[in-house]
Amino acid sequence: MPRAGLSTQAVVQAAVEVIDEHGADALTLAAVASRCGVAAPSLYKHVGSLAELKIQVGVRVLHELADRFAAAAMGRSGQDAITALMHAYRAYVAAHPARYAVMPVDPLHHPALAAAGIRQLEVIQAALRPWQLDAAAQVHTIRRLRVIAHGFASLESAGGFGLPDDLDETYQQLIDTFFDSLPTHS
Amino acid sequence: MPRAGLSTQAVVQAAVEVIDEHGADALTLAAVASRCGVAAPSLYKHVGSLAELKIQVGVRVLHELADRFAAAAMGRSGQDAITALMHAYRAYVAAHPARYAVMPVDPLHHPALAAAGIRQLEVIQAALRPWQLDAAAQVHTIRRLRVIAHGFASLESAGGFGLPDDLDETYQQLIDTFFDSLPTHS
DNA sequence: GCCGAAAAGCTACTGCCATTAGCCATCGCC
DNA sequence: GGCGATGGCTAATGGCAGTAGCTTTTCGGC
Repeated sequence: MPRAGLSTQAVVQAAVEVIDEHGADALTLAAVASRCGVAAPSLYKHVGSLAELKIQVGVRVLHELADRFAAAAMGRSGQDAITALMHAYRAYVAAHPARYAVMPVDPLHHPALAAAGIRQLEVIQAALRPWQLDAAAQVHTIRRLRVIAHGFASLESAGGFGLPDDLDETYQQLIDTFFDSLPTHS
Repeated sequence: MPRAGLSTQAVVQAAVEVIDEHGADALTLAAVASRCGVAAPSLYKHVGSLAELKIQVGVRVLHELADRFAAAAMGRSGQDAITALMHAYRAYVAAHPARYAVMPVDPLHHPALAAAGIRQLEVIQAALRPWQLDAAAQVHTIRRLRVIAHGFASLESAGGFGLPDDLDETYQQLIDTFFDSLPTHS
């Protein structure tokens, strides 16, 4: 009886692969166990429950997106940086549509997810710095960005747009009107 | 053994009530059967499967929202009509957050859902008529509206906004910037 | 190198769920 | 009043999450 040498992170990785290959609904302990070459109850040595595994997957996905954000913003500023963030968001969701379905939309309400959520927020706040918005305006501005990015990405990844034509153009229009809503910056 | 007198629509109604009371994840045939005062297998006389029931619930919810749309647009035109539609959308989702989680985002891709989806679309097209957009511009404009409404509503209903303050203001800003993106109409 | 404890597997089991099969009571119509 | 269609039932299957308790491996301390 050789040991499989699992770890919590290995189980999370297998879970992400299951999601990528068979969709978010196919994330079951049985499927993850099978992919790990292990019996289902053995997974409980590494994760507390299916619900906890889903949270861990959420953490992983949030961090991946935060990484893309950080990479996209690096070396850019102002309008250029925001545009890069928006495209990074859409590109991540397009590359991993099933992962987006398990990305929690309210990370700040869960302690295990908050850190990953805050990482994303900080990158956006930094990119908005040139506009010198006051606190209230900054809240509304980040919300508007989020609505646009999440709204578009969730519809696109779920096949919500009837025709797939010219989606780049639609997204660009949304980004353009977002900039129109901002005061001109220094 | 008196008869319960069920029907497909009664089962769908019970399913909606289960969703309203216990969330979208609690929609199970066992729960619906219990609410109908019937054993679970009896439901199969009225619905083909749980998956089919979910689609029927989707149809019901799409039609409810289309009704709200039609009511909101009635007697209004132009900017006034669009504003009313956007508020109707948000109000419906706020009143029935759990139903929104089961509302299909790609109704046009499923024959049973398409009719309900098209009803919504037609109301929006009518409201946009004063701007006399050409076909391509109309597609992008409706997509932008949908992104804003769905993005905001899905985040709000899922508790995605960290602080609940001033959400009216954020939504109004989104609507305002949408109008800024339109040409001035007759 | 050895030993003991912790860690990582396993099988067996429970309970919930969807779904199927097949039985029986009820209803509506003639 | 009888008969077929309809709507309900119980029993059973198979998949799933999760628990209990056992066995084997691993590894640090000696």
